[in-house]
Amino acid sequence: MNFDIFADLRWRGLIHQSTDDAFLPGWLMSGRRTLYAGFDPTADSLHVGHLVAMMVLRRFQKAGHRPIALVGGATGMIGDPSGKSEERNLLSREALLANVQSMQGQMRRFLDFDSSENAAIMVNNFDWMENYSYLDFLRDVGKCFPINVMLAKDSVKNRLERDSGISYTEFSYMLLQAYDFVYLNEHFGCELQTGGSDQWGNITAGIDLARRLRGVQLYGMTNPLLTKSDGTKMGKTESGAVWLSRERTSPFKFYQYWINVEDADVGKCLRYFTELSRDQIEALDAAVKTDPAKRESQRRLAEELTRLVHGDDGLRRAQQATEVLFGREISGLSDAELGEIFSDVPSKDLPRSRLEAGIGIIDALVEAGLASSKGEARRTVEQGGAYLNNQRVAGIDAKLTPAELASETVLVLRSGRKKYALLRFQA
RNA sequence: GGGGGGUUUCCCGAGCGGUCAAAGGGGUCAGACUGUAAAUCUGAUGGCUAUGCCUUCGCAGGUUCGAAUCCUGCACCCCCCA
Repeated sequence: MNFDIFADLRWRGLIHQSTDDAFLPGWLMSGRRTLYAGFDPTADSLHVGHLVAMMVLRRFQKAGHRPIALVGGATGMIGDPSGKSEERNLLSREALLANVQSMQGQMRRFLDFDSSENAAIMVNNFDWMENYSYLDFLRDVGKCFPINVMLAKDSVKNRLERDSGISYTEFSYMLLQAYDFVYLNEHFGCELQTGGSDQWGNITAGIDLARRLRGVQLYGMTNPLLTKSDGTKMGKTESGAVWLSRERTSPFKFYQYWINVEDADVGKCLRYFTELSRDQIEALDAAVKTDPAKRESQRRLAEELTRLVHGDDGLRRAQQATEVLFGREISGLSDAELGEIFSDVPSKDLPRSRLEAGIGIIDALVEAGLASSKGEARRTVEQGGAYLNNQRVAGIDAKLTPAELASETVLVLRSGRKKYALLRFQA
């Protein structure tokens, strides 16, 4: 417990606000503490936005503390108004249950639930809220919440200023989260709650409730929200969020996302998301300055994170796919290998007889969906933007025949820098 | 209620009887350069069975050998005066 976790987090830029900057460092070094962070099951997978909170829990565990990962089966039924501009749709019970389960599965990658010393704990607040009667809850918990205090919280205030307003349901959200903290304190001795900076209001609500209800002092700490140097949200691509589940975001895409992080953001990402030491990170920062083209930082970041989220195997495949995609000619591979590398890529099945008869490159591009008209396909080829198995197509008269197959049945077409499509020729 | 202006290809915006698939800019796409980056430069940007054909300039009619361009009606938008 002689590791100063608070100082480490501060150096990493992970502390946005805490209830007591002066007290917490010593408190954390003087004994094993139990802390928690909550995750609402709004989807069947965690995404990059959850990564900061997840890594914070992981760091605490590695520093010897005991983390509790709370999945909000109950709070997820209500909807957290924090940081949201509009009322959300309620999810069905079945959807929530499924989401809780798959999110819990992903958390096992970040936390150690089997350690003898300080095993992490997984809880679902549905378990203690399900049978808590409305009347009892209002009498026990509601009584401790002055409306004027609730109205002053940013999450509520922002919504009241909008036309859409806020429903009583979402307005009540903070009571549930506040009670979670009290419950975890009573049952697991949890004394610290962490979360994104938008959670501050909910965290302090829990601290207040604990004081009023039980006369105990709890603590809170928030992490900055993850933004890029241009002010936009990190973890978003044109096609949506970057997810941790391989079904939603393949290991290859996940790896690529980090490889493509801007120079201006990569240092922050290394601090937030990796467990590299301060020396290592500062050496990488220096490398970004002296030799940006090498992108050592991005490579290291992508490697560390892909390994953590998708394992050694996922990392290997992502790297292999990267090599193939950004390498030279694609040939002599098997259908299975290609299918794996190009798992995200759209494909189209065509009868093999057509290939045997020879398909014009123009038709092939249109069939594969890489061009919306023949005119566009022709233009692409004439400008040198069309590739067959990663080799530039020479002219619009090019014909595809079985000799061009990259594997048993597949041809790899590409338009421009990175738009790929597969054509499959089954018998 | 009266007067005036507008509606153009993804967007903005020129065109005001033939040489208009329609200037220019933006966006987008591709190429060069590069770090799978940014910036920059270059090219492309309605469709097709393609030295030609078809569809497109608010909608519907009309004049003309020929209309995005002229006329009539309709719809919508904007401005000014009441």
